[in-house]
Amino acid sequence: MTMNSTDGCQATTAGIGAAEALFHSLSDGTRLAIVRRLAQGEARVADLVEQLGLAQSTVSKHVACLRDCGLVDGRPEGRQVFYSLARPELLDLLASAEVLLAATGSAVALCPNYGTESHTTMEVRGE
Amino acid sequence: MTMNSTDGCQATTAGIGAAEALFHSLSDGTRLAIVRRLAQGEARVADLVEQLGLAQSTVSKHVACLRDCGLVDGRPEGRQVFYSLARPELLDLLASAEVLLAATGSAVALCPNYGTESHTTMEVRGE
DNA sequence: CGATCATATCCCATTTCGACGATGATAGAA
DNA sequence: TTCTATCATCGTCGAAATGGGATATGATCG
Repeated sequence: MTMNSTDGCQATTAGIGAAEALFHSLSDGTRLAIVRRLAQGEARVADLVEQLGLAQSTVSKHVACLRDCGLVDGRPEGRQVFYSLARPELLDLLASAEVLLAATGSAVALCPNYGTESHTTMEVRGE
Repeated sequence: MTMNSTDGCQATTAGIGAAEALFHSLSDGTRLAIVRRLAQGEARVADLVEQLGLAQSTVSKHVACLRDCGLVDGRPEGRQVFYSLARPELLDLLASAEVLLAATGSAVALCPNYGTESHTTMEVRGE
């Protein structure tokens, strides 16, 4: 499934390449919101669509990204799919990020050159 | 300094926004390589230029990004600046990433939709 | 002082990202 | 079977990221 060939799924030596891909997966507000939502329990695409207020195709693609990256897991049931975090270690990673953010006093806002974002809020109800 | 106005330095509630920015900072192979190099000790821009094989402007800009994000620290000495990691917690974050990558068996390669990279290697000597 | 080294910044070309609507595929309901 | 709900995929568009050359800024040397 997936792996259309048009994409360069070149799993590097698990060195920088993989870490880069991992961080990249979490560098998007939408995907991060999805991960945080899934940290609270299973959710379907429809649920995420409602909670994130984005188009279904958008959410589906982000979820697919996370799934292909092995970060989330899909449990098909009928015509719907329940997604959840695939690895609890992901929560540890997020926790480490929080610690770092706390240490920097959340100075890690936005880089002038790279890292300019424009996501407004992307609130996950119940956080 | 910097802050050209073209960038939206809107530090959110330290919630998703900050984490998003943090992960974004590390989602680039070049910046990640810089961070890993600095994890081994101080380095000047010229050193990074030589080791990464990129243009000086490119490296300088990435370093500036990391510095503005509070991830690295610059120690000016004469006409050169010695950079180093500003927060040891960053190493913990990287370690957590490694753990997660090990857990996923480095399945976290590249997303078909988002996260398509083309960085070749970006090796940091001595890893 | 002018020349030079080490960085930082400006500007531009290319690539990539992320959002959406439309469409396709599949499983259940009428 | 036909309709409907749920999710995946396709194609496209505008915005952003990124790399590099040229240039500005600062400090040091002669």
